[in-house]
Amino acid sequence: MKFAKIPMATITRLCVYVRNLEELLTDSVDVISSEDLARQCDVNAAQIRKDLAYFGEFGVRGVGYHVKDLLSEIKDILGLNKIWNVAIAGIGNLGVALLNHANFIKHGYIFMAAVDKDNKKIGQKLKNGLTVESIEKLPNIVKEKNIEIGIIATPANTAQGVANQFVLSGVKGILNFAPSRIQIPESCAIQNVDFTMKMDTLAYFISSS
Amino acid sequence: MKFAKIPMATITRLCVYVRNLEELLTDSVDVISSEDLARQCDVNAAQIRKDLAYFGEFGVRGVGYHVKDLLSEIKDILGLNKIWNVAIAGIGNLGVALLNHANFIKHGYIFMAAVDKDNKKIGQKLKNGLTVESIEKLPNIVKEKNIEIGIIATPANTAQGVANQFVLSGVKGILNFAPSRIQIPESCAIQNVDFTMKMDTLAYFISSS
DNA sequence: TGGTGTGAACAACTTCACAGCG
DNA sequence: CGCTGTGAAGTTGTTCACACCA
Repeated sequence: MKFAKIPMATITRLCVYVRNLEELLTDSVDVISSEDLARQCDVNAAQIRKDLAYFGEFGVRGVGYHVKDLLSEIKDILGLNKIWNVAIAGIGNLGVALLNHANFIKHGYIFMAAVDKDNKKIGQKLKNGLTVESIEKLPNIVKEKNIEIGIIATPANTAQGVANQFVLSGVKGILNFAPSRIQIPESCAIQNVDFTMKMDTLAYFISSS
Repeated sequence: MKFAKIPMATITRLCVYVRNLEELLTDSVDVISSEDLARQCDVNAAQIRKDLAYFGEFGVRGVGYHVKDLLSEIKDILGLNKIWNVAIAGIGNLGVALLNHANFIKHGYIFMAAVDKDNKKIGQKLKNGLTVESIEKLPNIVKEKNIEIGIIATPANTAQGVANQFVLSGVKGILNFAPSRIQIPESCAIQNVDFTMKMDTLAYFISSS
């Protein structure tokens, strides 16, 4: 099973497994069966086994999975057993909220730089000790601070421009919070966090029920 | 095609179509073919036609779709041609960012109430004129202000409790920003905005390339 | 003629069912 | 014996190809 194409949905579920395994670890659960984990994650048990099978054999037949080991394995798969240097562009309300978000640090994402194009914001000192820098300096900052991930927290109309800057600077992935789809080369990964769209989806489900 | 079960992916794409049609409308484009719209939305043309076919026949054979009409039709389908009254729980950095987010208003979502459980925040006046109220008052607030959608912007460990409050109060849908999956009855719709998970997905794609 | 609407073919993902192993 | 790992079956979603109509 090692060389199959891995469904996107599998990766999403791996993240869910991590979260639930972390909880089990906190609760001092040593071993769990796919059946029990499935119930907790609200998926099918065979699905869990199949998802894991893409990456190896982590269970013990007749027993189940060792929580601690499985968690570590999945974190390895996802790349969560390392520190990720992150830069954020757009230091508005949303940008500040993200900079202060505890869960990023918990999973090893460290903000190493904050940039904006607004002169009024540049030079401003942030809570976490960072100083807002000019977006023009992005190429240097990315190289100097070894930044691999860029977050876009700007309005929709400037998002593409910022993305281009990030790509040129050499980041390997972009997390985009602007409500617009961005074009970037294949060499750079992208994930969109599109809450306006989620809101509209919600509106649909309420309307049509 | 009227009574088929509609794929979730179709709804998501309808939101994408809305965004692109709005853009076309701004650019004074009158008519567009599924082929051209598909290119702009980065999907397959047949996919667009099939998505629309779930809801009716909106095109003109040999011509294409009237941008204005199609936009209005899709907005009707999604429930975007009305005002939605929204309440938000958790007035931290993220909550404030959402309260000030321009795109919510643009699509007809109006914040009618902001609640928190922290006594230090209750009574505080917000930029948009709202005053932070106690979360205990939620049932009354929801009824009085006719609130249909609740946003959760609290930490993960309090999210389920807040969700329960929202459900009891009678909201019809919840947009959850807390990094935890919430259990609510079928009668209430839910959408999760899980950016920690998106970040982890990004980490995976960078690691494995 | 040109582009929609749609049945049929195809592809992707999920679940079942059970062999195989600790 | 029980639970994992996995081929096969089933289900869901996407794309093709063309009939049909303005």
